[in-house]
This record gives sequence, structure tokens and C-alpha cells, in this order.
Amino acid sequence: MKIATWNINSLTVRLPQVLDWLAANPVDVLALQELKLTDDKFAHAAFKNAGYESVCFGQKTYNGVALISKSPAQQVVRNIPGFDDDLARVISGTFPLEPASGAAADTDQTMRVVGAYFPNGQAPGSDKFEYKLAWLQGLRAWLRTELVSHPKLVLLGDYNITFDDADVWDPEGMRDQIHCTDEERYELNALIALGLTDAHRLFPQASKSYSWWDYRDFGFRRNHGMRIDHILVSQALKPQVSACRIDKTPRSNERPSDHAPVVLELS
DNA sequence: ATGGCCATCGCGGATGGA
Repeated sequence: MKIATWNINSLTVRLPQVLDWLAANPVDVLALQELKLTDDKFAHAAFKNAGYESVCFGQKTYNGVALISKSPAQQVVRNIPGFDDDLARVISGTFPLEPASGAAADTDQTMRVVGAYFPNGQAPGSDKFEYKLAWLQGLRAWLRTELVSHPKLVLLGDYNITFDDADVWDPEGMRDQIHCTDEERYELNALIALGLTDAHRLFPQASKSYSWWDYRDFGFRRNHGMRIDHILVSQALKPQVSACRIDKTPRSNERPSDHAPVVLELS
């Protein structure tokens, strides 16, 4: 089975591209970020016609997240329980999981999928940066308990954080800049310390693999990008992970999102 | 180079993104 994430930077603009991509790349769950529309404008019918269920958590103009899936999402939760937030950044659901071969009959056959649009943070030291760090701490506190109730968990989305210099086209130029500060990377590694693994680095990957490229200055053509969209898997799910890849294809579309989809495969 | 692009709101140009 396959689980994917894609920051589509406006569903209004990108809906045809999302439907085209799903037709060419069927997945069990697709987490979307930056819908930039209210729930009443979400295209449930278009996804239904394509064979997908959908749940969304939108708001006007900014943010907004959704889960598109073959099986309907169960136990849907919006945003981070225990962390007050006016912005629509997180949507979680439980989905059936094909059992690993040889798994005992009593093995948990569901997985928890947490789709998230992490705050950008704008600039180190800004109010938005402080909000980003507080949000990350709120996410971590909630995930610690969520992992107890749902051992098989995937946290995926636009993290707006790079792990290290390998995720950045210009590490010197981006040193201590937003997405690359020690504070952000500390929080990202604190998520890892909960027992999560970066699926991308479980497998050989091309060097300079990025998930986002600036619209300006021919960023994509010159591969001036960063890897900021991640799929983290829990320890209980990790043995089933068989591949993780970034699909750069739609970044060459007309009017592309600045982000590429990232796809996880489970055996 | 103090920027370059894109989306939103809304009809000019500010704001946010990354």
C-alpha cells in the first residue's frame, strides 16, 4: 500500500493536477496541505468521482489540510488536542492496514495517519518563529500519547524544517536561516526521539533530493531546493516500509505547486 | 542587490510563503 503527502499551495488552483496525479499514482492515503480554502469549497465530489473519500480541515486564505483515501478515515481529529491553535494545520485519521506477512492474527491492523502543515516561522526571532517552536512542542506532547494508543503511526506533511545540510541546496547561504536553525532541528530530532524514523533515509536516494524549489530564479531547473516535506514512521510500522520516493514529475507542470509529492510504500 | 515568483484578496498593492 501507498501513503503520500503533497503541499499543493491552493486546492482551487491545483485540483486538476491533484486528480491527474492520483489517476497516474493511485494511493491509499494522500495528505494535502495548504488548501487555502474554507470547508464549504472543498471538492469532495470530484474526489468521490475519482474513487476517493475525503475529509478536510480548511480556513479562508491560508493553511488548510485534508486526507484523501480509498477507505474512509475513522476517528478523525482536527488540529492538536491540548494545543490551542486558530490555524488549520493538522488532520488525523485511522485507516485499515494490510497486515505484514507472518503477522499474528491479533496484530493491530490499523494505522494512524497524521497529516500536518507545520508553521513556516518566517524568520528566527520573530513572533511567528516563537509560535513555530511552541507548535512543535505541542505536537510532540500530543504525539507521545498518540503513539501509545496507535503504535502504528505515520506523521507526514510539510514540516518546514530540514534535518541537516544534505537537505539544503545552499547550506552556507541558509546557515541559521528559517528551516535550518538549530532550534527547529532540535524539535525535529525530538520528534525522532519519540520513536519515529525518517523514511526517506531508510533507502538509497539520489544526492541533492529536495521536495521544494523556489518559484524564483529557475529554482527547479537549477535544483535550488530544500527537503522540507517528510514522512516519519513509528517503530511498529517501520518493518513494513519498503520504499520512499519524491515524485518530481508534477513540479514540471504548468502552474505547479512549489512542493513535490512524497510517497511511502508499505509491504 | 534592498530582488527575482506565486496565491490571496480584490482591483492596488500588501501579506505570507519558504
